Amino acid sequence: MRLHNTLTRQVEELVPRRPGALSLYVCGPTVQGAPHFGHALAAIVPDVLRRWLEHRGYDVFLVRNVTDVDDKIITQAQQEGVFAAEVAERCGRLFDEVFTRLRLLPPRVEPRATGHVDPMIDLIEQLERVGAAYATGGDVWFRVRSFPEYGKLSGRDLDELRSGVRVEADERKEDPLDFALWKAAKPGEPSWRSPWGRGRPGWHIECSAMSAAYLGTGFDVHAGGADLIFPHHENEIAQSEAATGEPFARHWLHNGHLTMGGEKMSKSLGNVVSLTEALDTHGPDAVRFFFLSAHYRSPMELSDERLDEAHAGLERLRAFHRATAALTAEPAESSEVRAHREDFAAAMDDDLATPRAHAALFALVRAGHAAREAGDDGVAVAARDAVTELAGVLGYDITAEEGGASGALVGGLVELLLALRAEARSARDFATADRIRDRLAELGVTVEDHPDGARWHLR
RNA sequence: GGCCGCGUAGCCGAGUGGCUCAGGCAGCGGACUGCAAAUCCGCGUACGUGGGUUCGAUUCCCACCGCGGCCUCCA
Repeated sequence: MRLHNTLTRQVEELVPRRPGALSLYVCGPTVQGAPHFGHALAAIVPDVLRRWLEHRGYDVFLVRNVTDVDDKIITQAQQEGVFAAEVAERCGRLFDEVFTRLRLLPPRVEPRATGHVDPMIDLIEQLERVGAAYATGGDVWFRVRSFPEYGKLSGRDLDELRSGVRVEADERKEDPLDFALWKAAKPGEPSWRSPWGRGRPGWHIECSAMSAAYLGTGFDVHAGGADLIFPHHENEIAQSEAATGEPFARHWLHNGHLTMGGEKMSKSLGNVVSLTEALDTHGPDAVRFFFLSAHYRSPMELSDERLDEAHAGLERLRAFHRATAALTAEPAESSEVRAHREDFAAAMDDDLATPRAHAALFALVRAGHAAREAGDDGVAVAARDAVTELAGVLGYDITAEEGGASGALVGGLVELLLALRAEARSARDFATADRIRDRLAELGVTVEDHPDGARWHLR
């Protein structure tokens, strides 16, 4: 498949280090607060890549880290008067919960920074040995000018950066652009023993150390939000390549940003839509559908209207599944179904063009309905199977009904009411029939009458 | 200020130097229905502005306008 590579700014063939296997590192969240839509997008994009390649038969080794020590976590903990680890633990659980609801397949490894301090220290010592790092007191810094290729990912020029002035000069640093590899501990902060005294790792070093620990050097794809390109990923490259002398990640995958009200999403700008709330009202599939309805690299405007549209679009897929669920015919050969499957594959192979993949899904839905109405059940079943399978590749479960309350009891009660309604209808007592349907609608149960009886679904 | 990207019908969003045509949501008409819902059929002279290149540009080039992102340990 072809995938955009931030390093070259081009869509290029994804050639894994080992044929048939893909090593993928994702910059995971800093567990400092509640997960928001941005975290979800940054996790879903690599999830879709992974699902697509696994669908293609690849063995995907996905590593997604958890940053569980960092300034913001410490600040938050101090405000609450608890240990930083407690904040990280609690927020980590929130992320787990949301990621599970979003149907993210679990990573093969989910390393925590605090569990990998030793390899980080080793890496920093290696950087000292090659002259790329220097210690001042208890701090250790990366010497940016020792790495001539600095800026190659973000397309930045060192001199322009220097004139940018926005990096505040720090007396301890040789150069304002140098960044922290290790920070001396201040009183009350979590800290680890190190050759430079007690302290904690800088942010960037953890990804260099943990990706190397699980994927080695020169792994295939490194993913993250576009806002991580500079400085985070630039710094990772500098650290890793200065230490090993070998190329770091081969392919860089970055997703675009979410905006709200025309501006980049941020908690300070009064977030209208909460992620958990959206999951509650629209369901995980609709939220995923929203994310994948635009190309992953373009910025997306988030709003209730967009989520409603995504919900409606997904509902069309679900309705098709419902309409064909009872068909028992053997799937028939169909050149049309095959052509739409190929369109889907071509779209996914072309830099994860999920909007086009959606179009292929809708084409299958249309063909399937048409076949069903024409009595061509074999083709309808083939289309249904294709839609179900390919929707699954995008992470949608269109066979699952929404609204977790659809237990056996609810189902039984609805069936009972529908049986009574059927009696009323056959007695031409439409007032009663409509009352039942209207009351059910108020409760979120939609009733559809079909020649073979009534079907119902939630919401 | 530097770097990057974007402006496509009511909304979202693909795509292409000319070939009938993305797709979705919303809307309108028809079919079906007791009425609906779901579904099917049909329906929209879209490509920010001004130049240029070209036989021909929404697509390439230039300028302009508008919008966004990064340049701060933000996904």
